[in-house]
Amino acid sequence: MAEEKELRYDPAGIEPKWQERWAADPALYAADPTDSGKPKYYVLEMLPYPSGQLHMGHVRNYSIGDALARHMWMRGYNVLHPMGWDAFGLPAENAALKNNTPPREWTLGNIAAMKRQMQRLGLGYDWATEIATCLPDYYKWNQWFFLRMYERGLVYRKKSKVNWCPECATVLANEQVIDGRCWRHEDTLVEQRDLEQWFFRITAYAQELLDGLDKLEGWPEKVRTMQRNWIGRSEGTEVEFFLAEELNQGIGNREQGTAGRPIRVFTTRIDTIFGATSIQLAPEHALVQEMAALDSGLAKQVGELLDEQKKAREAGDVGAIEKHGVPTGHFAVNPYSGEQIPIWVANYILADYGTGAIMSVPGHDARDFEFAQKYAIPVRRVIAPAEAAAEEPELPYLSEDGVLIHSGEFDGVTCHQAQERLGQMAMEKGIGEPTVTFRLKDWGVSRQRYWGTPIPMVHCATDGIVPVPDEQLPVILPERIEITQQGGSPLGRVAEFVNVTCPKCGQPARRETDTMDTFVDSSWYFYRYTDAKNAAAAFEPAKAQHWFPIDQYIGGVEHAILHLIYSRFWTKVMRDLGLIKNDEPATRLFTQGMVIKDGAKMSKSKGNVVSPDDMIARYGADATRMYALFAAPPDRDLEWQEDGVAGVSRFLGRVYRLVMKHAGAAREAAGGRAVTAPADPSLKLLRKLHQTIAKITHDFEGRWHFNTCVAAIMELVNDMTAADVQLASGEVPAAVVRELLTTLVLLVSPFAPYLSAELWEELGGEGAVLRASWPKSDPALAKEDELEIPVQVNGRLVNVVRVPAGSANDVVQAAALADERVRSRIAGKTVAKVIVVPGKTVNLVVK
RNA sequence: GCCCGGAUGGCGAAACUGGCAGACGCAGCGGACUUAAAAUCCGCAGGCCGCAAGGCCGUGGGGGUUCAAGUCCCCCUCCGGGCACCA
Repeated sequence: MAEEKELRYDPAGIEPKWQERWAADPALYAADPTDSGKPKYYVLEMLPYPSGQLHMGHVRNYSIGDALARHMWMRGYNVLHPMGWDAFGLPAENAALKNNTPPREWTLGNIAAMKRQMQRLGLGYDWATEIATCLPDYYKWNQWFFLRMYERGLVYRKKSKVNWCPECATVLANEQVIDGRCWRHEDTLVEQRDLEQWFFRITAYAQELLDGLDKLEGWPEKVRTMQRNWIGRSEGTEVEFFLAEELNQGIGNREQGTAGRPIRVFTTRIDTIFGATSIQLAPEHALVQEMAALDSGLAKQVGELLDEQKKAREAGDVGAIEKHGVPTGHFAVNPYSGEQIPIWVANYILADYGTGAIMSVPGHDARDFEFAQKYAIPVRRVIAPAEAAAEEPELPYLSEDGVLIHSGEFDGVTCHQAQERLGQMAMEKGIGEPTVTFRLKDWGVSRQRYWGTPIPMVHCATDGIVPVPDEQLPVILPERIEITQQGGSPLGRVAEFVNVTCPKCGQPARRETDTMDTFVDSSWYFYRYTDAKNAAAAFEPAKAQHWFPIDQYIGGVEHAILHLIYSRFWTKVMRDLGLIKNDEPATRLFTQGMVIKDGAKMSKSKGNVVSPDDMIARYGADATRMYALFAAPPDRDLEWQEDGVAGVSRFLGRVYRLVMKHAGAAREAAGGRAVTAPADPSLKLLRKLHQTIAKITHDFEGRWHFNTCVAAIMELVNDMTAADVQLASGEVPAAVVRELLTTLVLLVSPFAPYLSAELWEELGGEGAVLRASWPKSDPALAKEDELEIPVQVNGRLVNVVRVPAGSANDVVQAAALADERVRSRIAGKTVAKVIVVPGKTVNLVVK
């Protein structure tokens, strides 16, 4: 007899073999047609930027998504699980400068490399729907959408102060500026420049973007809160003060002769208007500019205030700016009281929020209070607590649950009533109205860079701005181009690109040379997956309608604002264009935690990067993926420990050997299982098996604690290994062995697809394991017939008693009282009370 | 300053609605197999005291509710993230 061959788990042998087979069978991971009759499930991981190398964050992200996709396939869903490339962006231009490689070549090379890595990981993507945003068949539709939005007034051009990153040599959106620094260059301060730029009117959807958050119950509360803060809705009143004519030295009555000119302020506390003791204007306010033009001393001081604001913004510390202001020498009239108050210019007033002007109420606003203290501006109390207190509350008194005092005819009115009445009055007098202000600004999308979607517009001397007609799309990004970092958009130096004829008049004209922010690309890419090869449209509405909304979207929380707010906006625009019916792109969003090493986020500068290729080479893709799911719950940060990967690899080896050893018996098993005696080891194993099925199934339905799923499978395997002799001897019938092994393989398959494919075949399973049905837990089998009940005395554990499952309380109580150790513990004392929690515990309260 | 998370063995973590704290794994220790090692298998393992039986302590700190608290309530500390003169 031949010696038993030693079984070694060899992922390097197993994995490439299956990788080849899967590559040869593109239908395996492809979605069925929309009329397949199966329920649809769209699971999506955020598409990567093709840097050239997957990092562990990607591995984690995709391992989560792939496990879910595989599970849903096995549950019988028609699963769409696509992947693509967010392929425009500055790194390609930097690489071009550095290596003298054209951005396109560099990008496509990176895509090929990363795709190989993904395939090596065994990720089940439908590569037939792959997209790369840098290719004309994709970005053509960016241009098409741009034109549709232009027609609807959702795209406009304006000159304004914009964020400029000197390192990127381009403009940034507000969302791309973090603490005054560039989102890609943490060390680079963003400058403010005046530039003519294209904007998307995202503010037109501000209210809807806000309201929609309430309905996104499948999104993390954290993300919803961040978006709410970003949108920053604020209800208040705009109201006009007036320049006091007799004191305004010519400014006030220049236009209107008698009445002073209005100064419009925005306030959320119109009820405190009788407490306003100054007006504060932003240094950039038009009236300030006008005043400064007449007063060189003031002009100089205003210039200083502007500098301070700029410095604070650049330091990323606008909130900590030391308040500083200058009186203008002019006065304003309070429209309600007729009182004259001084007009100041202050560095803490923002020009681009509200009206750039406030009424300063130091008695009831912390900032105004601080300012008034510094400059000895009067502080007046105009709100009192509703309930008269022994002492007056300290100022500034910020509560809105009070009543007005020293406010003329409004004395005694509550704050909330006063807000309504004063707002109403402003409207009647034509000096203002209740308004809503948002923090959200329009999305500046112009980039003075090369590697992006050309903006489909032409500048004509005669006709002004003229959209490129649809039939001329795509406006192709020229390929041969010299990349430099200065001197405006590189496209401006490509004559054959720039010089066009005006689509309207046919005269020579100049093509727009800015490109679109790459966040445009990722705002709608997931719709393209539903119809990726469509040459006539971005997608066929019927297809998008079938798949949308995305059932589960998975990605990093760093996109909570940028990508996730832009794509919500885009979805609403597409809905209003009649292309889709859904209001939101994704029903459920999951944000996974970061992968860290030695307590810090992996980064080249910290030298703590772990390469996925390295892990795969050493332990295999299955072990790498499974470790990424096992080491921590998916929503928490994960500390990468290589020893842990080795442990998972060892575990997979145990699974391999266990199944291989008993596969022969399992294959030959005929008929169903018959389990009788309670002492039967089969029964114990089947119980554990069905408990494990129930646990894992439940987790896939929403809890997603894949770390404990893997632990549960480990427990099951431990039990099966411990019963190795019974499995081998026939004491456990072959039919049971077969059920145990095949089910084990099915349970493992979402986490370790290569190994399970191999073992599934070994067990003689039909077709791909992915096409097998997810196992069902049999509650009768899973049920314990005996329970261990801890017995406490005065809340302290004394012993554990075994009782049949479902025992009546008095039976459990009797068992507890009969226990030797319990009896010795309560000897000589009186049992005052017995608490029996069915199936859980017994607590004896003794005195 | 405001809003979210989080803090449990040497380490990653578990404990779904209050009911045996530390499952599962890593590292460690002991054993089997081996000439030896690797691999594998079996066992031990929160801390302190004890030969043991057993006892005491223990989920960042302090108070509270409860028969019973990692879990609920109040106060505080530290760590991570987000927002921040937004009037």
